Amino acid sequence: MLSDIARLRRFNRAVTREVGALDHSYLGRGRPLGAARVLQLVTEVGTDVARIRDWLALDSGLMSRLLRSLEEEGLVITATDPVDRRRRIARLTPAGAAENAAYRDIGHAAAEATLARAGGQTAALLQAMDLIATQLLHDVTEIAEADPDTPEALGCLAAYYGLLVEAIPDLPADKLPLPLPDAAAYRPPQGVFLLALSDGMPVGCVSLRPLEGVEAEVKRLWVHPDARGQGLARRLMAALEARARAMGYQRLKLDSNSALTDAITLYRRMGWADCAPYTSFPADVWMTKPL
Amino acid sequence: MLSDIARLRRFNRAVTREVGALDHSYLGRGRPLGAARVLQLVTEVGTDVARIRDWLALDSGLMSRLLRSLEEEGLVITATDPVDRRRRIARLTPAGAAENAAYRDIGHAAAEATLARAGGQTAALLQAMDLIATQLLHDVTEIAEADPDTPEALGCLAAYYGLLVEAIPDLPADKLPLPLPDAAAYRPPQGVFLLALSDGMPVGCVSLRPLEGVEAEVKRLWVHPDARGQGLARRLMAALEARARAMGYQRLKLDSNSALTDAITLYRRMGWADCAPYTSFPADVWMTKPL
DNA sequence: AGATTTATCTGACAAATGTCAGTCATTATT
DNA sequence: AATAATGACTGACATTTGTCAGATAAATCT
Repeated sequence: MLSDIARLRRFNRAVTREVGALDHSYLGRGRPLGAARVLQLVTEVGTDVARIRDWLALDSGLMSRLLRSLEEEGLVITATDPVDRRRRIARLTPAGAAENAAYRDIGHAAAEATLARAGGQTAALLQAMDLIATQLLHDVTEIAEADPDTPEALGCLAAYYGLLVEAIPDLPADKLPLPLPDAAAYRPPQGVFLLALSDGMPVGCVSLRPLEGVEAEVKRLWVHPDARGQGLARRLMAALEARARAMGYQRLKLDSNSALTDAITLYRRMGWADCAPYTSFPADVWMTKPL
Repeated sequence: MLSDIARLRRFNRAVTREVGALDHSYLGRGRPLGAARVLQLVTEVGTDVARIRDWLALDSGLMSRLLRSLEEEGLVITATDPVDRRRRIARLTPAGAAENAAYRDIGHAAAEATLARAGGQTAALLQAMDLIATQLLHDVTEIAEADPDTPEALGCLAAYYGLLVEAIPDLPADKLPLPLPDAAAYRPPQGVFLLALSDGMPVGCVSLRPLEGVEAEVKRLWVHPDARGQGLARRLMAALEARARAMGYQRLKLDSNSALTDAITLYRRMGWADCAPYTSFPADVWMTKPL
């Protein structure tokens, strides 16, 4: 009944109100909002100052002053980045970690209140929130290496298997092992497992394992349905190819199933060509690409 | 893979960033954000100052100053409310309307950019946004009278019919007339059509038409799926009963179908009792309530 | 009728935020 | 090796925002 834009703007009004209320609740700890926001982005292992400034879109002068005030409070320690000594890294002190936990509690309480309000619709609400967050954050989605046995990686693989089962009839269950029996093959130095992380949530994966000599195989490319249409599969493939090249491989191979049309179209577009079969059912498409 | 709370907080971070960017874009018109926000809530027909203050959760002093600065710019005119002369009403001048349109354009452009980013997922994104907005705004959902021939009312009826068709097999199409052939019966003074509005979006309806003498009939109670579980149906029914009472009716009746279990449970809880059949298929439940 | 409450306005501050130009050390480029 | 670019810091401001304590007028309650 409303236009698309009217619907989106109604959403904006609703979340502006919500975010405003949350911001206000952060003020109860005797610290201005700017400082509170910065503090919440500092971690115990240390966070790049430029990264924080970037995320919050702060002026470098203001950022500097906020950090100093946090330092004076004894909540953070800054040190120069050993890699690039122009940069600084902020790290939480124990007191800072405690303060940070207090903010986390405030946020958690607010989040719980929102979920409680949703009543029976919690699952639908969270699903909607995931979709929106994934869309809005797509420009900061990162690709990172991960171990194939981490919960994040396993979660991606489980979702990937779910898609396969849907797309390919009669898929035997032994083709879907979890965790991977050959996990070691996907770890450096011969292999790698890449995750796409959208503010910490895994929204895609792809992996590489060695074949013989200078050949390696691409396996298990998956992109979360919420993240489709953002070119994420291409980014994952490009990142994987770059790693493969750096590892010294000279040729990549992959097998797939003709039901997975989107994936195969992508491979073609990225310079993959059909090649001789080298695996069996459910594979019915085999491709290769020189590096 | 993430906990419910982690998912909600990720959503919060995503929209905080988005809202921040939008806010910042409003700054380009040489006016602080507070003033811009207030201006956008002033309408040409006039808006209650208290309402604006309430929505933005502003201090009364600050609100006063922002309004005065907008007045000095010649964008708004304030006048005392003739109904309650303590209150003030702010109204846009032509210049204010133009300025407001400029803000609307900025917002529209931002909205269009977001939608464009969603690519093929626009429909899913908007649906998710509607659900979230309806949940977050549920405490400000209003019940208002409307004409049964307005697009909003027709939209609700169409959605209601959709539910009926789903719930009741073999429902003949002539039971679902749109617009209502007897629309006049749902207009004051004998009848009424109530809409539930969540920041302008219709999320529920119910209507009343006269029967004989001091009896009236409740028809077409509908609540948007996104708004379920918030007690909205009860609010609509209570509001309708109050109107009926004010109109002088002494007894209400309604017919329903046993497939609509939630509705029937609600009627029972609100003091309705079964009564003799007075209509035919698809009705198979008849109830009445004295006022 | 008098007391109380409500909505708005005003003045006076304190604090937070936004913005600039300029310094310095370090890294990248030519 | 010289030059340019980068990231952080500092000082100096102007604005904006948040907060209080009255003041005023109108409405509501007793």
